[in-house]
Amino acid sequence: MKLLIIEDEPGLRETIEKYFTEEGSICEACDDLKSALDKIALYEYDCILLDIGLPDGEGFSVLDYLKRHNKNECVLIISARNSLDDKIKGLNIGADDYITKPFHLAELKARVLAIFRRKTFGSTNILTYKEINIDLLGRNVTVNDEVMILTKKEYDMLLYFIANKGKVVSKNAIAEHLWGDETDLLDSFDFLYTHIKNLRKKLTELAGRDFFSSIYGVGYKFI
Amino acid sequence: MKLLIIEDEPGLRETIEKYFTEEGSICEACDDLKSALDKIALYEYDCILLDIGLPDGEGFSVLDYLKRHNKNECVLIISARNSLDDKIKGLNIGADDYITKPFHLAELKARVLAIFRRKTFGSTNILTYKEINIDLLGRNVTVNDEVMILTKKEYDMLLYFIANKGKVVSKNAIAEHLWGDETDLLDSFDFLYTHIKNLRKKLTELAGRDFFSSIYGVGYKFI
DNA sequence: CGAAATCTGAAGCAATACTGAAGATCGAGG
DNA sequence: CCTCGATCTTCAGTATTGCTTCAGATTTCG
Repeated sequence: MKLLIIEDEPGLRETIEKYFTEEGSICEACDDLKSALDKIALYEYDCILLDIGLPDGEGFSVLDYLKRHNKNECVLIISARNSLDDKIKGLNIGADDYITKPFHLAELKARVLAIFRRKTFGSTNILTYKEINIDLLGRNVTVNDEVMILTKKEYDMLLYFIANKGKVVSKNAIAEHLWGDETDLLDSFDFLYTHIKNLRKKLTELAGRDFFSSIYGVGYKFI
Repeated sequence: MKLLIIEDEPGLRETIEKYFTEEGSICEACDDLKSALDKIALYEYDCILLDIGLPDGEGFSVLDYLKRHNKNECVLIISARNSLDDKIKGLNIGADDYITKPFHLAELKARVLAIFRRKTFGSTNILTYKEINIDLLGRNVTVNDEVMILTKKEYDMLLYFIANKGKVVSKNAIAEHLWGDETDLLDSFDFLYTHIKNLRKKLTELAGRDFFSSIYGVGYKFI
């Protein structure tokens, strides 16, 4: 899961970042509106954690921007204000959920997972694709009812492929989703090849068929 | 077990808190409605002990809040009034049990345990999982009919794992459940490793197999 | 056929998990 | 109030696992 944290208070920002990184997500963070909009224009995120009160403007403009550009990223608003107005405004403009400071990290995580799930896979916690079954809450994956043990990268990769099933996904898109924005200057996809190979092997062993079709010069299609 | 005690009478509040803390539970307490609602919004509890008569409002609003937010925490109402009306109202709104002042701490404990059990494991006092047998009232644990002596932390941990059997639970989730809310900024899971190790060893010695499967980078699964 | 892209297995390195023992803390009993 | 034992936590050393890199094999496409 790839997150963007927009929060100007350094302590809170780092706490959130550290927590989600430990939980296995890719985090990027920024502390003002301008750099937030820059990032959103360039990259895709699974969920954006948005503080409303920012030094250079109202966080609502992020929602505006997403709407105008037809991006449908999940947005969770973080706000110090407990005002009903802000809440209604945020949800009307397109935020998916709302949490008020101070909050508990576990609750934040639960909310992020919930809205991401809702937007990506529908309202269920059980995700099924052909012979693959994923319990998103329990993080359990079975193929033909046999348990498949996956590493963090493999699990994230599988979710990404299932979310984009049938579509051709470029290697750049995969790399950016799984490793964040430090992959810009990359000159080799060796690490990606290795992870694909490992996931492919585990899936093939249990399903008896290859879920991946490689598109030469572009990327992969999950079928 | 993690409890929230909402009681404005300081003497009673501290007595209850002290008693349950000594019994090995994690307790948090507050003395008015406002701070109670704050806490409930932020944290998760196994059981909430709720006094109805509070300085800044009726305790029933706590039940309302839980209902509106789809939280299914156990609630035990403590009340000085012996009125049937209050009792009916409380249970209708979603409380799990009711106790009238004055009461014996042992009875309070029994009721708390009972409703927690009912909600978590069903109606029985004997909890069985594979070769493990737990008498929740007597706090006795046997494995293959042999008694297993556990410390408080180990016992709580075992219950938590059995409540989440088969699911992957993250280290953060375990830490939060067993140590409360000061674990956010934690930079090491050493203490968790140690407790897992000890519980694992005791279980393995009696059962002859390992109940824990470690998920590298994530947490554990109890099987 | 040849060049570029992809795949594969093995190796080094970094991160994470496990272990035993020592130090700190807590609670029961004198 | 003090002592002692049990429990909890910390720590340092070791083991394990996963991530990345790399070199060579294989495939694809012009």
